[in-house]
Amino acid sequence: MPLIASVLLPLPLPEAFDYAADEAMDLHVGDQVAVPLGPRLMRGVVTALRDATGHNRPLKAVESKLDDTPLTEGALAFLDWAARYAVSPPGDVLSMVLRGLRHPLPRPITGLVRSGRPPTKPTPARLKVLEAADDTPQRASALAAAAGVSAAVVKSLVEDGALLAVSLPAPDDFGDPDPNLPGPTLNPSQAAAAEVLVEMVQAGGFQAALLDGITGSGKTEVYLEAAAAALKADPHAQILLLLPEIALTQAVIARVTARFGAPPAEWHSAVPGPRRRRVWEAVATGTCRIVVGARSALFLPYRKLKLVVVDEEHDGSFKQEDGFVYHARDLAVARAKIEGAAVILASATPSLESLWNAEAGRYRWLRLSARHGTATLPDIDLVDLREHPPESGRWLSPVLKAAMAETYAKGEQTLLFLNRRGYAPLVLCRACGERMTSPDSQSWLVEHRYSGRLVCHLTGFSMKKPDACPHCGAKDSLVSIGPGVERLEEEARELFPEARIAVFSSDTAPDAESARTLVQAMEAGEIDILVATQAAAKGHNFPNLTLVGIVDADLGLRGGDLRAGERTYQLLAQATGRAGRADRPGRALIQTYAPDQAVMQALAAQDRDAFLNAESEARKEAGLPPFGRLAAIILSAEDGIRLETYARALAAAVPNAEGLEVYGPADAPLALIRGRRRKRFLVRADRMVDLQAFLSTWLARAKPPSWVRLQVDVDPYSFL
DNA sequence: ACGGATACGAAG
DNA sequence: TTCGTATCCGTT
Repeated sequence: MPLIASVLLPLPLPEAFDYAADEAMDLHVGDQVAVPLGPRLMRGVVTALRDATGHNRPLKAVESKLDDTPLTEGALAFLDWAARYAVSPPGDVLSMVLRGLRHPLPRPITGLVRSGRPPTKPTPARLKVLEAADDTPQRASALAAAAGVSAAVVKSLVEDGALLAVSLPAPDDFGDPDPNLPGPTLNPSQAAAAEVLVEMVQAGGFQAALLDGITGSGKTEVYLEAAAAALKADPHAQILLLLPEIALTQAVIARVTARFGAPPAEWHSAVPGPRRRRVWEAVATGTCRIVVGARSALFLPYRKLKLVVVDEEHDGSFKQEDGFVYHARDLAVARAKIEGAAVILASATPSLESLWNAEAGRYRWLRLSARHGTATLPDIDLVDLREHPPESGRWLSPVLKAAMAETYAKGEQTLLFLNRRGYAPLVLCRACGERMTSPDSQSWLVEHRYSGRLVCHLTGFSMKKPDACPHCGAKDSLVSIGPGVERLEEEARELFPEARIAVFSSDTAPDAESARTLVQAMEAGEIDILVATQAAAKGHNFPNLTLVGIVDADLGLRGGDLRAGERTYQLLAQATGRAGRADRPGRALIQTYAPDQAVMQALAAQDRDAFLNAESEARKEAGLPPFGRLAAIILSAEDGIRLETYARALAAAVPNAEGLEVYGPADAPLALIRGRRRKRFLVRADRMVDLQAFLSTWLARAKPPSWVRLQVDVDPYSFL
């Protein structure tokens, strides 16, 4: 019987394409197939099959069924949901799902065995090799080492025919985790939370929980108990642990390995291609049971996903901003729902969205109170910079300087936190007032003294710092305005010339290796004062750190971003939480010009809930997330005039709708990026409104011409 | 008139 | 994404 197969292709096409298929091919929904597209063959996935009788549109035929593992119904349903959610073509999502298959398989490992044939020239070195070889294949390098000869001898024996190359089976490195290994002893607070989570996982099916515990309360141990329960409950169950950034994966992998006696699979952009291919297949077949990864791990073809953990769920890095725009935390919840899995969102400073869900009872709300060990919370004080101003051109107030001196005298460590890389955020000409800006985005160039360059932090553009003003030509007239960590280091050195001072930012620690070196130096007490950006705010435990100084607490509040307050709270709570983790009491000083702000008061009182309640009220009042929804439409084109014309046309095409407002078009805050002009619309909708449907109808009424790039960002996080 | 570079839209 | 074709431009 002739069939029609709908085949989704990993391209931004509006829908799946139809192909003729023969029943003998035995196709099923989810199968991977090769189909002709234009002049070439392409991989696709069957999304539907129907009877072709009575249908006579000429169709090309499915070329062949591929033997790669088919996608499950859950994976397909998720794909569909994600596309609809992001108002993007489903093929874009499919291309993320299939990404892992685009890599070559790892090269087969060859081993060497004795062939039985004697060597033509039996030199002593060759005989030693043959003695070391036997019937179990060994790697050439191992053989050479065992015989104490060079690799060349081994190679010559292979050419000679005395040794035979055989391919070794790929090592089975997706070892089965053992959930019955004894877990760690949990404190009462952890045990109570673990009990709820275990019960939740055992119940099976979709359920969500917010694991809300302050820094150092031991969240990892708790969610690993839930993972153990999932593994125990079903011998095929798979678990995904999502982390906001690659740098955090190593630590979690070590914890998982220790807990279950087998390493989990690692998944992120830095994992080599062939390895990713192996992981993809092992996940698809179910051989691999635990994945630790960054946001793209969400698109792996799990066979039987039973638990998803989103660690540091508040972290903005979960939002993917380019290409297919999505928030991994929100998609994780959706995927869990579709797959019938449990989901745990863990954080010391949960997002307002998640807290709102927890408060409404949609998520189980588990609070871990006790800090691990004997550590106590730091004392936090606000320093009103209006009352205690630093000297001009300096950024440390007398109060903070005194505290630093005291700490240094006691032989304890200080962390100065300033979330700004480089030496100075602005360079201007004293003679003509010209500001050094980036040619492609018009934003300020940040001076970096270590490298002697001016750098655009948004686009990466950089140039050597000129000797004369490029505008008026005045010599030596460029002055550096404002502080960055490099300049703060300079100030600290002036104050404490004897102290050992280091800077921790993505410039001084660009990779995991150098970050570890810095962390170790800090742990070993080889640093007295660490000047750091947010690169150091996460996850490290410095036992001798007793003073944290927040140099410019107001920094994140400027710019009027929706989540500015929330983010500032999260970041500063995390930074101040670094102080006094061991048996020494810690202290944090927060320098601010606005000590009356709700964020600052809440930080000082260490009263998170008070802050969140205030923030929540304000958002509710304005109908902003989580009480309403937002979407951004970003248009960009090279020609500003033509862009303006299209933006007007799009504005004129806004459909009438209840409970929904469209703002714009306005120049996007970064109006110029890489030579392209940008405009944006912002849509605010009540929760009841079908935002995606509105966007689809709207955009269909004013199709963008080819020279305009249009990007839809549902639930935007960045407002640049 | 021609060739090369480039922009655009079609692919089932 | 990749490819073929239409179109533009500078050269011959």
